[in-house]
Amino acid sequence: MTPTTNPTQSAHNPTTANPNRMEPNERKQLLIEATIRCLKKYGFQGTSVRKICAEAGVSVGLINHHYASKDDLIAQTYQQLSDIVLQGLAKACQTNQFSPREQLSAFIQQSFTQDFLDPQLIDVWITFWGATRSASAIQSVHDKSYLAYRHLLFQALSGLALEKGWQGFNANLAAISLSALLDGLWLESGLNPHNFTPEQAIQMCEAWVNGLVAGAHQNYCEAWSQ
Amino acid sequence: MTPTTNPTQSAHNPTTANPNRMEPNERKQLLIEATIRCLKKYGFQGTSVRKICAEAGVSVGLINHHYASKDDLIAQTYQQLSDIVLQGLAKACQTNQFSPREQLSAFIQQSFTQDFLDPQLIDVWITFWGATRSASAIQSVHDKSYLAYRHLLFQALSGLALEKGWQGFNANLAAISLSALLDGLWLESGLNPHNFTPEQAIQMCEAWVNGLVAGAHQNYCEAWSQ
DNA sequence: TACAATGTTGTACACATGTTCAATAAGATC
DNA sequence: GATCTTATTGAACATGTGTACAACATTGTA
Repeated sequence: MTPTTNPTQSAHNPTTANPNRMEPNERKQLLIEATIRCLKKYGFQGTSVRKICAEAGVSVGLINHHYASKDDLIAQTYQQLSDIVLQGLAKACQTNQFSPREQLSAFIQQSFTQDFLDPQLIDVWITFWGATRSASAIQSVHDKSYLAYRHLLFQALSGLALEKGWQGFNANLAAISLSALLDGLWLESGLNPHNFTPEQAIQMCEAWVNGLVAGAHQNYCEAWSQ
Repeated sequence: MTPTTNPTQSAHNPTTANPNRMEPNERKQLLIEATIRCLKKYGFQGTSVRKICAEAGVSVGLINHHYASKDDLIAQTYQQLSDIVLQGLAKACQTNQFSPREQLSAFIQQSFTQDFLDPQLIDVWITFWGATRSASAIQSVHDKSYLAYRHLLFQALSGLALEKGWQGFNANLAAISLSALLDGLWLESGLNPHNFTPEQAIQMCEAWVNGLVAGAHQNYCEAWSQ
């Protein structure tokens, strides 16, 4: 499998033989990473096919060989970025030992980690949001990831309601509300990082949960809206 | 002043004499309105100088006669859009008869009026957010309008704290939190209008205020974070 | 009526955009 | 070693971009 005797035989390994030629999946991954870097550097508007290729150290024509179009590449980049964020959040709060309340705190804490608060990254995110309605490929990625995102909060909030014995608690609506608060804070910290600290962001989200426990949960009961 | 006898004399009125020639301010206003329509129709990316001019029924060169650049026109359009939204909110909640709690309800109610929930309009807003960090002209417009936006909430929340006798209540942080919730819900309703109804959005914001009153206000006291 | 000022036009320019495609070369298969 | 597949290149294409500018038209002023 690994010929060490004859150096020329190592040329048979398709991934290391020639830096110019790669397995499709590997190359596609490299292109996505270059796209992310470009989006951070130049923004959504400034990210062109040529800049992505330059960033990846690759010729102009290659994108259309591996992807149907530039939009296709952009959508798949969004997909991957979503997955990374989502996995981080899921890992943080889906620990078996955690109580529902602790899960919420873990989710909140994770949302304002250094990695997540990179203004450039948030800016990329915002531009994806901006492209959501015009590009259907991006729309479907958003819908899917937002659903998974909300589901994590839904589970924790449902558990909390069960624990506290809240009757008819609409955990879905509460999840929408908390995710809106998180997104809103995340958005604002991207637009102007100096408005509040990460600690304050966490404080505000914890306050939301505490308010829920203190009495706001009644507003999420089915009876309330009727 | 108003010659009705001789129809040819009406040609001396610069605003009505020739539909092609207008007073600068009037023309600029028309260009801004055409820009808004284009942003709604084609999105941020799809809005070009030529499309704006076509929408305004005007020649290509005219934009650069009235505005320093396309970016200048875009920034001033953002400015005007911000002013409209802000005035609507200010008018809704700055009624003298209203108690602080009623002011908050009015603000919330106004935020989810039919006019405000136009998905196309929200989409325009999002793309402005996306352009914030790259275009400094847009950044400064955002900073200014966001400050005014938050100040309205700050005043109402300060009044509430005074009424309730909350000691050391950080109304500024609470205003950030409520505005984040509002923005987050607004954003999400733009990305997918079918996730929740305007009534539910109002319900969620009211729940935030009720949670604050029920006990979350303690988390916004200076002592809490220390 | 003549003149200056200026709103408006449409062509022209230089450049950037996404995509296509024939040519090249490397790896896999026989 | 010959052949097929395919990753990669780079020039070419058609189109779109924002801006500049000379020409024209309309207004207010003398």
